[in-house]
Amino acid sequence: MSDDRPREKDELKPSISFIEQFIAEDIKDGKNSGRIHTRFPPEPNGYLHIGHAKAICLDFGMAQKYGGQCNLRFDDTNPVKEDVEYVDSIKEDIRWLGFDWDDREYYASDYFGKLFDFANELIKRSLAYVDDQSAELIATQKGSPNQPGTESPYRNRSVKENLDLFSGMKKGDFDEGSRVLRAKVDMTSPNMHMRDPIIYRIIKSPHHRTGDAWKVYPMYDFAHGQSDYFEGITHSLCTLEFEVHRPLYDWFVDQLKTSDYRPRQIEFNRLNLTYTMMSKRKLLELVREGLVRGWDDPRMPTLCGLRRRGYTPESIKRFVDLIGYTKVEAINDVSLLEHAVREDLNMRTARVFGVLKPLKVIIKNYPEGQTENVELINNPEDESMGKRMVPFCREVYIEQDDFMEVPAHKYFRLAPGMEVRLKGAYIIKCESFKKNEAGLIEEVYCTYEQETRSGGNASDKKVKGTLHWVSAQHAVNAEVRLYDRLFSHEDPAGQKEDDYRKFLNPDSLKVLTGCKVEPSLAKAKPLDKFQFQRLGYFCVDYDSTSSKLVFNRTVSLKDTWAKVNK
RNA sequence: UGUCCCGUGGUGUAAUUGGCAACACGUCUGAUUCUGGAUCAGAAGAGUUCAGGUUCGAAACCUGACGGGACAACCA
Repeated sequence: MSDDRPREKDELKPSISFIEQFIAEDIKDGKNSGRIHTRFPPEPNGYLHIGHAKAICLDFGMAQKYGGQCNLRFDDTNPVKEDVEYVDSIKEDIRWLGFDWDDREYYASDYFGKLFDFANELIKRSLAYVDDQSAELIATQKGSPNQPGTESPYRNRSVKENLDLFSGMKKGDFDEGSRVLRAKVDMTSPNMHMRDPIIYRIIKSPHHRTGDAWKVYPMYDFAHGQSDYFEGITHSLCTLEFEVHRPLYDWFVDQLKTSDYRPRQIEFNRLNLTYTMMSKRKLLELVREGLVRGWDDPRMPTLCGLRRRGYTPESIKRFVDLIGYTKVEAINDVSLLEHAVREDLNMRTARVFGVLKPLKVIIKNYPEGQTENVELINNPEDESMGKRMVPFCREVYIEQDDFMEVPAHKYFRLAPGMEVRLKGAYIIKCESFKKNEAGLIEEVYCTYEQETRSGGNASDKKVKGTLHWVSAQHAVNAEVRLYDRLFSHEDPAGQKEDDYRKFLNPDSLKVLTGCKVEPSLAKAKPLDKFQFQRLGYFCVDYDSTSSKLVFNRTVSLKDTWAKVNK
C-alpha cells in the first residue's frame, strides 16, 4: 500500500512528550482503570522557583488534559528544615500560576501513623530491623558503587526485639543518631539505594504540623511512594536524579499493594537556566546572607521574584511549554524565557511615556503657561485598550541620550539644528543649549511648528527621529530599578560551584532616581505592568518604603542604541 | 572499576515509531520615518558523537567504543 496521505510538512502537529506517551499508553492499556491522578510534592523548605513551575505545569497539566486530578502534597518528613512560612508561599505561588488543587491539600505528615504501622508490618515480616550502629559505620558497610556492601550485625534481630526497640525510638527513649530502622533488601545490590536503606531516624526537633508527637520520622524513600499509594496517585512524576530510587520505590509499593493498582514513577529533566542558579539551598543562603533583598528580590529565579519583576504566569507557562520534557540534561537559554515574557507583555501592556534620565527641553515659541492634551494610543496592537490624554506644555523632559551636542554618524535624534517629532505632539527644532560649569548639557532650547501637531495639517511632515517625552510641569517623579541577572557567569546554573558568590553580578541592580513619568501613572498600582515607549517593560514595585513610585524593569535591555553610535 | 540514564544546528525540542532531518529561541541582512525590545521579508547554521552491523532504506533497531550525567545524606 502506498502512502497517499498529503505531505504537509508545515502542518504543525503538536508533539507530545515521552511522559505523555506513557500516560496515553497506560490509559489505552486500561491500567488503574484508566484513571489519571498526579501530585505536586514540594518540601516546604524554601520558596518555589521557576524550576518548580516546570514540574507544576506537568503535574497539573497532565491531570487537566486527561481528565484527572492533581494533589498538592507537602513532603514534610524532615522537621529541621521545614516551616509554615514556606507552606504558605508555595500555595500562593501555585495559585498565582493558575493551578488549583481544590480540597486535595495533603501532607506526608498526614501519613505518619500509617507509615509507622507499615514499618511495624515490615518488621513482622522480617523485612526491617533496628540498627544500633553509628552513621559512619553504616556508611562504611554500605560499600561503594563499585564494592558490594556487608550486612549489619543487627540485621537478624528477632521480630520482638525490633518491635520493642522501634517502639522505644518512637517514644523518644533513645538519642538522635543512636538507632535507625532499616529495610532489609539487598546489601550486595549494584544499586546503592537497595542496600538496606534507612527508613526511619530519630529527630527530636518539633515538626511544623505534628509538633512533638513524633520522635521518629520516615525518610523520603519510605514516605514518597507510600504517600502516592495512599492517595491513589497513578503517575508520580519527578526529576531525573530519582531514577535510581525507582527500584526502591517499587519495592515498597510491592510490599504495600493489595490489588492491581500501583503508582508509577516517571522521571524527566530538571530545568537549568543559563546565568541562573536554581539550588534552593543556595538561594536560601543568598537570602540569609543579605546578598539579595529577600526571596522575592526581582533578581531571584523564584516565582515571587519573577512576579515582582513583571513576569506573568502566562509567560512562564509558555516558556515551560517551549522547553519541553525529556531525559536530556539540558541547559536552557534565559533568552527564551525573556522572549516568552516580551511576547506576552507586548500584547497586554499599555505603552506609556517615562524618561529615565531627564533633560529639560524648553520650547521658546510655545506660549508660557499654556497646557494642552495630546491623544495617544495605549496599545497599537490592541485597539480595545483605548487611548489616553497626555498633557503637553512649554517645558518637557526628554532622555539625555536623545540629545547630542555633536551628532554621531546616523544619529537621527535631537542635536543643534536638527528636527525631531515629540511623539503624539509637535515637531521641534533644536536652536541652542546651555551647559553647566561641569560642561554637562543642562537645558536645550527649541522651537516648534504649530501645524505639525499630530493629526494636524502638516502632521505628515517627515523627520528622522521620534522621541518620547514628559511634560515638565505635570511629570510624576519615580524611581526605576534596572535589574540584570544576579549571576554573570555562565556556569551551568552555578550549581556545581560551591563559591557561587564569585559569580554574583555587581551590576545586577542599578537604581535610577529622579526619573519622570507621565501623570497617568500616578495612580498605578503594585504589579501593574507597562511598556515605556522605547525603553522596555516595567512593573510597579510594591516594596517602596516611601510613597514614591518605583518601577522594576522586567527584561534587561539589549543595547540597541549602541548600534547607532558606532 | 559497578549499576542506571542520556548524546540531533550555538541553545532547547521535533521527526507520523525504519522513508527527503522540521520548529522555536538566538545570530546576521533588509524593509518599515509618530520608532517599536513591535511588525514584515530574507539568510547563515546540523546530515543526527564515532565505528561496524541489519535493511531497498537507519537519527531511530543491534554490537562496540567515545563523551556527559546520576548513585556511596540518619536531605528531598
